[in-house]
Amino acid sequence: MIQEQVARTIKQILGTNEVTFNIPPKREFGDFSTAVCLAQARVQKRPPLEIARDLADELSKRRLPFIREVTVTPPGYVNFKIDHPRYVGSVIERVRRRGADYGRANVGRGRKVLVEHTNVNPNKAMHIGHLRNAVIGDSVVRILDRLGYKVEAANYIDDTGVQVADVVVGMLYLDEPRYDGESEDTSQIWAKYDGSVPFDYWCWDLYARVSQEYETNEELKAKRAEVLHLIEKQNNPVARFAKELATKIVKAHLATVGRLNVYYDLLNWESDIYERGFWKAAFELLKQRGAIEFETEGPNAGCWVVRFGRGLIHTDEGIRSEDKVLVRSNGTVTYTGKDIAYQMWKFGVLGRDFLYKLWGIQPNGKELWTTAPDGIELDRFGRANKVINVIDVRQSYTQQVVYDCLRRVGFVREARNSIHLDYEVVVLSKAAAAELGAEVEDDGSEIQAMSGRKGLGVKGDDLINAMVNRLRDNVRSPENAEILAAAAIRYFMSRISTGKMIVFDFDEALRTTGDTGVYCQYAHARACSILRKAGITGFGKVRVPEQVTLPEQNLVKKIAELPAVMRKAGRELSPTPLARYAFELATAFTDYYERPDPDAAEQVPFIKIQDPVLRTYRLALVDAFRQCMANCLDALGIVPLEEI
RNA sequence: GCGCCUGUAGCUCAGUGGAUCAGAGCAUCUGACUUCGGAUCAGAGGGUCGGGGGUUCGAGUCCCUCCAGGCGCGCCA
Repeated sequence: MIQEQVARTIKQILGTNEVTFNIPPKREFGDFSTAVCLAQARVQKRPPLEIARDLADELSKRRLPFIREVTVTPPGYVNFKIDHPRYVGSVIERVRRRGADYGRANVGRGRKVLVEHTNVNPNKAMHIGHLRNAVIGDSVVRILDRLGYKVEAANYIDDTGVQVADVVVGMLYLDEPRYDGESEDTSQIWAKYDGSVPFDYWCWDLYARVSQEYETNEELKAKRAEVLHLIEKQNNPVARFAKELATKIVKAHLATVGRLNVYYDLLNWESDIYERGFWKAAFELLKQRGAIEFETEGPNAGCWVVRFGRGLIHTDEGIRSEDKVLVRSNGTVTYTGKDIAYQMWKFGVLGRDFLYKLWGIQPNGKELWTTAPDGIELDRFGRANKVINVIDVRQSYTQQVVYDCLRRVGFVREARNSIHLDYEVVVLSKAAAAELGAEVEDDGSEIQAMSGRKGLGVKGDDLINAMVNRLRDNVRSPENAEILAAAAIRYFMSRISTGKMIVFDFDEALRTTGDTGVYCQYAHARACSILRKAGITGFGKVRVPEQVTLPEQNLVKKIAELPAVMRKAGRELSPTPLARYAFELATAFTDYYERPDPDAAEQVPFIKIQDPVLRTYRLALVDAFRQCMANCLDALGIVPLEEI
């Protein structure tokens, strides 16, 4: 913030809009510097050194807060020396004053953002790829909330797709006793689940078995189409069975991500999108605005399509049209078509709405609502200014089609405010896949995609359980093990930027030393412990000594960065900068803890310092760190532990 | 065929066109302390930032090109 103030002033003086800072090679030059005059030389057509001298003079006259001295070094750098005692005092004071709000800002000005994430098919247990989605999505929700946006977290439930149908087929028809095709009583079917493993785990195996069986069993495959049709038709025993199954799985999913401190405001069911006639409304709009055409010839004859690209193209699999089919020749709507309608709803421009029901109260104390056929009308959901869809990168093309269709219908602003937050997938190494018992093809590739159909993947709960097991013996309570495991996994998923594929490795994921969530929690708990042992309940006036040591300077500088890092995370829609920052902050604190005064003959523990002024000051700095770290972890969806 | 993403130390990854911007962790090796919490800390070795060209006073960062790997371009969802 000290640099931001300087940047503002320089922008004013020079009339530039870009001022960046860096650290000088020698400490004598100053605490930070800028090369803005080198760039200015080109614009002003004057020697950079001359510009720098004028700028330094002007800056000295204006007496910037917390700047002790402004100097110039060739070929035109302007260096700043910080008035450390006053600066440290002000940072400590600011963090204490704002408390849990330190790091918050109001750049969003209350604008509403709908963030949709997780979106896992409700037919089997979540795997670690789904965990990555949930962690990124939930972190973005938290970051935008802290930046002053009104955020709505939605989780879309595709309860009418083939994936659910497949597991329904499995339960109804794979093993004896088989469903008679019409009975309302499905208790015998439900009795097939013996409770030996969690239901979502059981479905994981069942789904793999069904998929396998389809390859040879034509009769069963015929059941798939039949079941899918019944689910789409609604109001029949099979559809009700499917909904019950999906609901059970959704509960399992919510429990899994709940372990990682992930929560939502609304569950949006695909069945309700059909039920409420979303597509009909969107179809009318698309036709009215001429965004969609009925094809009478070519490969897409009989379909309603959106024109894309330049007609027929060559792909590896032959010639096909680049146009996107929204309504098939048999009259059914494609996934993309339905998605266009749904995207319009998110902005409140569809002219239709869901009905809503309270699902329950989540462990974080917040209400979770769901769409429901028998719900009530409410005007609080959707109607967003901006929509962020957290979906893996493989759906980039389809997402762009959806947004472009909004634009073609005339919702230009909505299309522009539609953001596909794409992230790379989590895959397994061939070795890891083999370890999980998969038949690994030797196709020259080092990686193996996870596959629900093959039952190949690492389940989310298995990863969390493995982490809990690793930590259990070194924590005070099972609850702490759970929180620490969540911290480790969220940090692991957050520190890698969204554009990078994660080739999953158990050893790397379960690491507890070095650059990990455990280290960050440890630093926080240590600070809490120090304050506890010092018997500090509150601080009065803190007097900062004339000589601020290097570790103190570094720690204070880091603490002061949180608001800027938060804004960066918001700009990039990524938890990565915050994860990085949490580790650097922890490192700066540990440095300070180990050697608060490197020049002193002996490092005296804070709580044993005799001089009450120095003791209070050092502990106040510990407290500022504690608050800053807690806020940072909280934004990452990690519950800060006061003891481990 | 077209489009998007990735390539930085043995491994996993950070890195706003600006000087210490060649960084962190893991792994390896050498050390520290009967602790304000050792899940820690100090130190060492380890680099053609995929290759080449360009723009610039200055490029890991921007542009072009090539190479390697991944993904996408369904009347699947």
